Amino acid sequence: MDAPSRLADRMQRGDVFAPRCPSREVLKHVTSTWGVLVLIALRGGTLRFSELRRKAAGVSERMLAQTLQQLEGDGLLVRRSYPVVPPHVEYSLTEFGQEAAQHVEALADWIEERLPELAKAAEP
Amino acid sequence: MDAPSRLADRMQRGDVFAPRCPSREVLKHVTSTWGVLVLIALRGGTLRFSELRRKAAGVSERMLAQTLQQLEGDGLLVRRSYPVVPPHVEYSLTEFGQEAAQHVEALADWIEERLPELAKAAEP
DNA sequence: GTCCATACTTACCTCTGCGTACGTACTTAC
DNA sequence: GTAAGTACGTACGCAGAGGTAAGTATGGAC
Repeated sequence: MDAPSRLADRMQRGDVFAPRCPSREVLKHVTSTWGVLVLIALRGGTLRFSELRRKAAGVSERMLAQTLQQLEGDGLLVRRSYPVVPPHVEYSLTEFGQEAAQHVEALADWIEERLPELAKAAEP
Repeated sequence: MDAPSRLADRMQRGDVFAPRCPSREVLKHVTSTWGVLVLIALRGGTLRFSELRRKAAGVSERMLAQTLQQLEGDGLLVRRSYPVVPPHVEYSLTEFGQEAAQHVEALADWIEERLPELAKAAEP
């Protein structure tokens, strides 16, 4: 539970409790406001940029592009661009992305379901 | 074409895709950098402030206090303070907190396990 | 010709996440 | 007397999150 004593151990498995562990970076991307929504939205299948933008209501183009690049950099989604006249780009989850999205959606679902009870318990 | 009675149904469950939904607030707290670590740390049982601080390496006192207050406000953990000479405060998860922490830990665990594969797939 | 849609990028500006440093009130240890 | 541990609160400041507006290239609708 404490700081890993061996360098080799750290390379084998991540440790979110360790400040320098790259797993914190991935976790940051996956649990970011827009990262969560993008992952869940893409669980339904491939989507285009503008479709994602409409689905994750409230996201700006800037943040959506940045979020997509981060998740692509983490190997969680793939970008397919077709060189056609009106730009056409498709985003879909990799196998890793599917697994991550599953966990993220489970959490989001739980919050959505429990929200009324939480709100009631939190402010009496 | 208005159905005010149906609106109440919408209030029953959260929707993270809706910008104004309070579930986004809870999600923000739960998935924040320190929120994640606190929830996971407290799955092992009750902990004191300084114990949490040591466990979640890298957190500042300021951020830990703020994170704890947010999670308490969401009804995910309870704070018990004993009026003794050196301050003694205990934090533990509520039932809701246990459930939330379970999902969060599942996600963190997944990232920790897949990290080497992700890193390999992400930088060719 | 003008407007719109697509998938971005860049410049600019605001807001807040977060660390640092210090203060508090008290006790124990040196 | 000084330091340290406990559980915070507060003031300061930087860096990054994140919104808005504009630009790019191109074809179709009007």
